[in-house]
Amino acid sequence: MSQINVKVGENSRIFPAPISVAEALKSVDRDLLKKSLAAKVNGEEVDLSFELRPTDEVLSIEPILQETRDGLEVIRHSAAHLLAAAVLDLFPGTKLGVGPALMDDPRYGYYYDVITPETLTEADLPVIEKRMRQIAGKNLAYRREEISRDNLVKLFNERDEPLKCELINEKAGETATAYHIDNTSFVDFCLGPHVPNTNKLKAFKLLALSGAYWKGDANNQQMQRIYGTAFATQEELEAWLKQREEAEKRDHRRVGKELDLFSIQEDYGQGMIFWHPKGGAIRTEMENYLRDELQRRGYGMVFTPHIAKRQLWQISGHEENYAENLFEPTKLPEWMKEETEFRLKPMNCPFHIGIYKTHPRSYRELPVRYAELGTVYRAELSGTLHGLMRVRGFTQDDAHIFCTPEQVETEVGACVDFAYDVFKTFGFETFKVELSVRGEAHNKGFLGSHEDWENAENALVKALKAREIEYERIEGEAAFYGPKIDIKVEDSIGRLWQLSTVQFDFNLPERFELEYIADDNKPHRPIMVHRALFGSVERFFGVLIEHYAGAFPFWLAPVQIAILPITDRINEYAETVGDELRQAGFRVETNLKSDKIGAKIREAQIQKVPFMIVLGDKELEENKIAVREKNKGDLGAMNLDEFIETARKLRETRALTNV
RNA sequence: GCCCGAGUAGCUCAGGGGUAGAGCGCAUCCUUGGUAAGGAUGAGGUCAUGGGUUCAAAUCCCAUCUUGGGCUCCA
Repeated sequence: MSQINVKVGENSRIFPAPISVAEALKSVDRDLLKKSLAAKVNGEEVDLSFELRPTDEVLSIEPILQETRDGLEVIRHSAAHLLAAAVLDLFPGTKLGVGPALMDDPRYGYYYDVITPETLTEADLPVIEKRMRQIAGKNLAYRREEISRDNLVKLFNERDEPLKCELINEKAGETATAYHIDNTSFVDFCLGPHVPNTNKLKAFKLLALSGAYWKGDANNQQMQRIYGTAFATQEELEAWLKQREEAEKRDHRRVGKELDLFSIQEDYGQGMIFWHPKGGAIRTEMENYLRDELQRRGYGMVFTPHIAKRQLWQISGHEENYAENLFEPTKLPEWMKEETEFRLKPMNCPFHIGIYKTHPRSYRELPVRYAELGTVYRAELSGTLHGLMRVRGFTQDDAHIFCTPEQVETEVGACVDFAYDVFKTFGFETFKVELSVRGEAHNKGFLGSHEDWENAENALVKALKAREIEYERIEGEAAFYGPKIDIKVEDSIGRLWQLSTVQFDFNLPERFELEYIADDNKPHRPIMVHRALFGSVERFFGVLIEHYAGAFPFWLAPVQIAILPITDRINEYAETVGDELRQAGFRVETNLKSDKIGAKIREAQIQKVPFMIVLGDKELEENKIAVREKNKGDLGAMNLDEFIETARKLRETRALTNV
């Protein structure tokens, strides 16, 4: 029994006990050990220093290589420890919170939450980072220690680390594990695994400083969070930083300003969007497209007010369940002596229900589909506001479908098809679908009968399966009033945006006592489905700006054609050509400045105008136009009619490129 | 809301206890130039707002407003 039977890949070896994972790997393949950061023994993650115990079974060892996702996680987690060690070193008396690796956040790779004696500022980040490099350069070992819970609590008590003690008491079993970085004063309560030595951390960077509540709860004390990232190699880090720069360049706030699309004005109110003519042109196209599609798909367009009696929001349950996002009630002026209170609408649903209820419904008229570009107002915390992405007033491309249980599956399917069609039109190709359901353990607090939930979930699943759409099922993530499908899209630089949602609602039909008369001549409760495709028109606009980096396809471009006369002898001809194009329904700008043609072209390029029409004496003489496409350059001279034909086709097909 | 930044010309930003700066944009004039920047001249700012320190504040301090990054993907 003092032997250990080990399997690494296809290689089996027998070693005399004791032996560490590292030694076992090394004897199989020396290079393999070099590339390994940790390992999995029979599936369990361990450090390379882990001592294998004699046992009858064969221990299968799978190294965690640095180029894998697991490897990256180890690197980042270890970098977080290194960060904490540096902070402790620089700022004695610092209290530590938690410091995990972040694997799914494109912005950051890890963080550590700390409370330092003096609050940190961004100027401290380079200092901390420098100290991290110094420590890493000393080739210090990450050392794991198994220790009883009580002793570990004692240890952290002595170090005056109350938050750590709290965590240990919450999470640890009888025995806990602690990690040290040798020759530093840093110890952490941590499961590991970690890199064997700081020399494995070659590419890391600190990125940002922010506030964070202990355990994410605003009732708890606020700590300072230091964000960083780390990669296996310097090249990867640099590539990532470059990609980050790219993303910054296409930030919708920056592009929105450069192209004069929209503004947010501090003097008028935070979180409210002003659409300038150029943004307005894009929005008009988006809406026209949507309205066409809604009409084709059997929706009725409705328009409803922005405020309603407060009582309505009591019936709907918004005051009860959505209170934190509601604006306070408002009233008529004092002198009118009318006490009725009103509220700005946070959602459109009650209004659509109002229309549904204006007369008795027969099963023969179902499904009823109401669509509205409904502007809603929500009280978002000022700190969460962000450009077009998070605002206080926005327009939903909202719709509500009232139908019978038999119709649900078809209706849900049609919504999903609709969403996919819309996204493809705007040039999105990759989607991620999430099905949020009640979940086994969460029967409490959810409205509606068990049967309703089953049926609803089945309808959602069937609709997805019929379309062979892969989806992720998320237990317990449903809204309290019903299950839902969320659709996320991936933009041109690989970021995911949650846009569409299709949600069942068991709550409102109940609260508003919705009915239809079925073929049994009895009243039944209709099923209600909420559905939004863009989600918010403002937000979708923001996503589009970033997706296209401001270079909108022809049908959406705020200025589709720039007319650039070479000399002012041609101005009149330029105006004529411009007018004809406007008559043909295109958005045209004529540049009559006394700039040279190169400068005019440059300006149009910067404004990302799809087509330029260059006009000189030659064109005037021959009654032609010289066309230049934004990406392809000079296309040569052609007749205006010819060009209009091409442009019409691009517009009508909503082509994504100007081929 | 809370933590840390930031707020100077239309935009991007430099400066910094003692006449307010640049580039781009804009205007005027010269130039009429053939596919990514022609030249000259000029206009534009209570340095976010309010208070304080000081002989003196855009600069330092405090408050307010606005804005940016964030606010448990678990030890």
